[in-house]
Amino acid sequence: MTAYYREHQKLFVSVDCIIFGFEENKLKVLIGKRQMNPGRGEWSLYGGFVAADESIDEAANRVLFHLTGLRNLYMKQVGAFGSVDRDPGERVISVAYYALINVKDYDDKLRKEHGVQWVSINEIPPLYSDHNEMIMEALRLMRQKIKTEPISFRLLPSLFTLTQLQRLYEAVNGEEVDKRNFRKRIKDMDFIEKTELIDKSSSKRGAYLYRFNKKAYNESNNFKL
Amino acid sequence: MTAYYREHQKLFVSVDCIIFGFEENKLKVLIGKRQMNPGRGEWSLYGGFVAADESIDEAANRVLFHLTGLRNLYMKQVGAFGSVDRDPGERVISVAYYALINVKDYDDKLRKEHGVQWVSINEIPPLYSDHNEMIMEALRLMRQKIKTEPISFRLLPSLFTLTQLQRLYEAVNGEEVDKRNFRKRIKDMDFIEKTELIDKSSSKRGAYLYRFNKKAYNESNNFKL
DNA sequence: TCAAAAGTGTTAGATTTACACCCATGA
DNA sequence: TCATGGGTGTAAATCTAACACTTTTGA
Repeated sequence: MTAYYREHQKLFVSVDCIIFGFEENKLKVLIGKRQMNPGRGEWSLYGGFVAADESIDEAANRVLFHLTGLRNLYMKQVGAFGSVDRDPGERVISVAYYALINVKDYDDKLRKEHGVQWVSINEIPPLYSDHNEMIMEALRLMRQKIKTEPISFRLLPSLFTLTQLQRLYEAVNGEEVDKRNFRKRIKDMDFIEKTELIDKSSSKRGAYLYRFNKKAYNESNNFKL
Repeated sequence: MTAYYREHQKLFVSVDCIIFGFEENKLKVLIGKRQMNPGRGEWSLYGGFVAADESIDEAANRVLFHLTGLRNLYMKQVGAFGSVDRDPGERVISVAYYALINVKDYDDKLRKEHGVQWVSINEIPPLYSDHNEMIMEALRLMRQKIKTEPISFRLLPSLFTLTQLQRLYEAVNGEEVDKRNFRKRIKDMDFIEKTELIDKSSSKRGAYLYRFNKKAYNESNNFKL
């Protein structure tokens, strides 16, 4: 270590994950009761410390995998949270990440083992430390992103109906949209492909199932919602 | 320290500042040659370590003040950069911030003492570590922000001409805009006030000077450019 | 047969873009 | 007097938002 570093102090660095899911036409996040001190029993995001031999992105992926058993989730950094007293135990800088998962990909048994649950973003209780702020900021960023990038499909099964997709947008943005205008915009995006399959789970008549064609997207690339 | 923390490692945490200024109709950033190892002599952003008794925002403000002698600069976090080997000397997590200053507020003597200079964002040389990435991300965020919040005035003197303001937008976004359309939009924003003062420094005829009325903005609040 | 969700076009209004000439002044 | 930057309005095109009825089918 050169003299340059020697005089400075090291700090704990952690990651906290805001995991978004779409269920019952609501946008939800995974939270659980803290099982350790400080803050045992308080509602909290799921997180972990960053080790010296891993990048913060790797740490976030490791924590996400540990919690969900899923890899290659869509994940974006929210930012670093660094008030001096944000953690009541020690000085800890935390880097928040948000991730998107299709709720059905998440093994419910594993979820319960970790003691986390899906809570609607409109019903988030007061959380440990600055975790409420983290969620609000993650939501702001995700809302922004979902307008210009095709990330919504990460929250849905690979086959979905247009009503499901619309409900997802409504849940994310917290406001209803006009069905005809919505479907018009979808039609303009050739990479949202209609299949011949029909889903009858939510209506008698049944609705066509659509799929996101990533290859077609990469070529035509004009997402806008 | 509870058992919970004991098993984890601490890391160095630093801040790096992307300081934007507007000069010669160009958007510029402050960079300098590193005066310490590792990386002595390489072009670099200005930064510093985060101490245990200050928040990362405070650290960024301290570093900004040290470099510029200015307080209450507009400042936003860009994000945390945390590859394992991003710093060739030690494991260092760095949190990048961008700040906006009016170049004329910055004492040129002080600038030279710190050995930093204004470089156009189109002419940034290869920088130390991941600093080029930091600038690109800061620029992306700043471009986004300037569309919906009145931060452009932080880059200009308190009195400015509409041509100056237009050139600033053009420099930030890297594309020219139509003069009449630009001025039409400005007229819609009542908080950009025309004064009776005239600036003759860039034309014989002279141009009216305008000012941003923060109070009027806070009341009417409908910025859009 | 009827309740419930799926599916489908048109129009008015708002917003955005393109575009060209006169003005005032100092050199 | 002329070169330079300052200042101004209109019209076409595009985009956005509002709006209502028919279809299908299982219960």
